[in-house]
Amino acid sequence: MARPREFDEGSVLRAARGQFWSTGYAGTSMDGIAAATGLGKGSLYGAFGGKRALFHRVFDDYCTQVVERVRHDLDGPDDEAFARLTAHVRAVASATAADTAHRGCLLAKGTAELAEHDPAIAARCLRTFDALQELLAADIQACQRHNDINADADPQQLAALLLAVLRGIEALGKAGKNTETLHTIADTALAVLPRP
Amino acid sequence: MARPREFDEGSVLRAARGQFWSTGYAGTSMDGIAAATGLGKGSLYGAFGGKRALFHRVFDDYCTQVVERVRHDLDGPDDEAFARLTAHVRAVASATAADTAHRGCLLAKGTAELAEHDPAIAARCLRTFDALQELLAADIQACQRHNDINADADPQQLAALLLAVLRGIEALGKAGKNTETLHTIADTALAVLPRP
DNA sequence: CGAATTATGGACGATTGAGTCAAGAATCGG
DNA sequence: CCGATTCTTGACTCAATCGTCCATAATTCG
Repeated sequence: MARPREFDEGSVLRAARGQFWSTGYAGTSMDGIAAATGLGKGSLYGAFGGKRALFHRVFDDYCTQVVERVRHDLDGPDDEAFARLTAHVRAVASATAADTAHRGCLLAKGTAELAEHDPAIAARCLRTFDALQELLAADIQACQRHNDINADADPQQLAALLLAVLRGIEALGKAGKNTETLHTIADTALAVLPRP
Repeated sequence: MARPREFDEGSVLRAARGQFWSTGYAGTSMDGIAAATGLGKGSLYGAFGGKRALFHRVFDDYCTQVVERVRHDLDGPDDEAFARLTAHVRAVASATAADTAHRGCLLAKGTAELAEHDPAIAARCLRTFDALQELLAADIQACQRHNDINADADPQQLAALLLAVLRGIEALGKAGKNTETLHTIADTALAVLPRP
């Protein structure tokens, strides 16, 4: 009944994400996104509503993907829960160290730039961090069931600590801390977990 | 021999810091800073060179102050080293929790926004984190001399871990994590340190 | 095929922002 | 008091930005 879209929404969102990710919200222009995607501005505004709405969409998708990725990393049977935790923490350190451009994490950048002034962004990142902490806590509980972590420890407390360490690794990586330090932090964090 | 300045450089730098801190580098305008300080743009440019140079100055001063503050927090005799470490970690959590506006830390915001594209900023924040880690390591060594922390542990590794936890607390606080969680992270991090 | 509906592309307007400049003001040595 | 020197003010330039609008194109239903 109407003219169909010529562009792929996913590609446009990816391009927009790339720009926001690299230059931040205020540092990115809609003209730039239009140029990068080849779309006219009319299409961009018609499809996404505006700069703020487009960023919200990009940010929301990114948060969803991060949580799903971690859920996948940490999902599995109890007897491998500790191995999964170890692998995940090390993977974050590796990924951060591999980001030689020091682009960092969009979640961290978006939070830093906008959480103070945009309640929707603030709520979204808080929800994301809560979800991540919950995933870590669930894995830690699995570790405790399999007697890989001291059963007396509070899984929520350990999960919060690990989440902080992971976000700290991200922050230090963005600042340019070397690969070795990042891996050391990951391994030290795992080493100080209370074992039975 | 020449007309003296009418403005106080410190006040202008404080005002500029407030704006950059709240709205980021790209989100802050020189006109805004001029309006906030009452200076004409000519004076601003004459005294500080330009937006980039002004930010560098503000950022550099901020980093210096952060390091000096931590140095003061952690300086003292060996027999109180562990108490100082405890107090410092808890103070960071308290300060982060008290920042109800979730403005966060300028060091973190500046790094997130600019480290990727500005080598001078990248170098400055790396140097700052290295200095902080060094201060933590020195205190941890003092703890070890006084037998408050296991002498077998590597102080550099523990310092890097603590630095990551502190930066993580800052990141989570900016996202709006509640006061209790932030304090829990601080206390848990202190609790997992290897005691003799 | 024609009509209704939605997409496209790019020109346009209004605003804002970085940085410059020139004319005037304040200070002090001579 | 004068001249050299530096500071101040604010108007000005020029480019960039957000968002809108409109003529045109594509598609489907009756």
